[in-house]
Amino acid sequence: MSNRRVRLDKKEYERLAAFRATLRRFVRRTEERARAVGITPQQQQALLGVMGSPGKDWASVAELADFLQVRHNSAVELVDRCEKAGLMRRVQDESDRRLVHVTLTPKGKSVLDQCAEVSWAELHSLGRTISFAPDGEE
Amino acid sequence: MSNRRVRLDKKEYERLAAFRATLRRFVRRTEERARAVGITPQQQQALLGVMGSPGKDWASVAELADFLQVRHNSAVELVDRCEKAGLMRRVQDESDRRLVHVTLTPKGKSVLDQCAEVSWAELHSLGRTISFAPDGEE
DNA sequence: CTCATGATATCGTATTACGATATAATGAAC
DNA sequence: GTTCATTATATCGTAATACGATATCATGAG
Repeated sequence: MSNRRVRLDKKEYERLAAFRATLRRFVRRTEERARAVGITPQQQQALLGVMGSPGKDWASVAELADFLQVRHNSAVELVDRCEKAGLMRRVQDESDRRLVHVTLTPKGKSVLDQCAEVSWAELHSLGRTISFAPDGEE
Repeated sequence: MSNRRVRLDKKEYERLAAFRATLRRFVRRTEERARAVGITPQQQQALLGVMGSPGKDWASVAELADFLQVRHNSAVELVDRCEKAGLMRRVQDESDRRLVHVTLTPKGKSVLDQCAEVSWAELHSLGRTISFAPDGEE
């Protein structure tokens, strides 16, 4: 479990590339599903960010930004577009009026459900297809 | 192993969101590393696509497009930018002059090495942190 | 009350992936 | 060996979007 940095050899690069390709193809499939139901991939992930907020049915703009790994203002703009598309609603927090509760509209929830409608087989195989174990790992 | 589609419940959404967040954070870390060595994330992945080409030290534009999951023309443009940055070179295939061998310059290889210089610990933990196993999976 | 901090919002800009289209080489068919 | 569909790469204008800089407004500490 040393922390020393290593230089990858050709074969390790090939494994790393294969790993990243698998990752990218998985993401691509979900993006295509999003477009198939009429929303952008970013909107789909924003919906997931709200629905996936632990123990709540809403998320703040800052939470969404963290989830999406984008700047606050980018999250604001994405929520704007989602609202305009009828997928989300903004509700002011009552105790802290700086805070915004971003929630899903029925349409937003419905669209997310359609996006997330994945076969059990695909969910099951995810853990196996998306993995990276260097040679010789115990 | 049925193929029927399912509707995710709240808790499953939370797990899916956590999974995607982990994925995104991992990608983000590598992107930051790319920027730290002076190239764009796309250029870094293009370099990896060439170096990771199985059994070869080059890749065609079409192979890169497939690896990156972008259109052919987008790959062309990315190779343009990589060439302009001195990271790659184009070499015509001798037997099929339509084909282009995209190869790394010494600088390109050096920069890729710097990007890929990851600790063994991080490589080891990848398989564990990036995984998604639904509840009750055997 | 003042002021630093935090949360969200606005706006102009730059990057980039894309569709449509073009150029050029290959190979098959006749 | 000429024609033509196919394949590989390239060009160009456009649209989407993430960003930095900046602004607005609420909160809480002192």
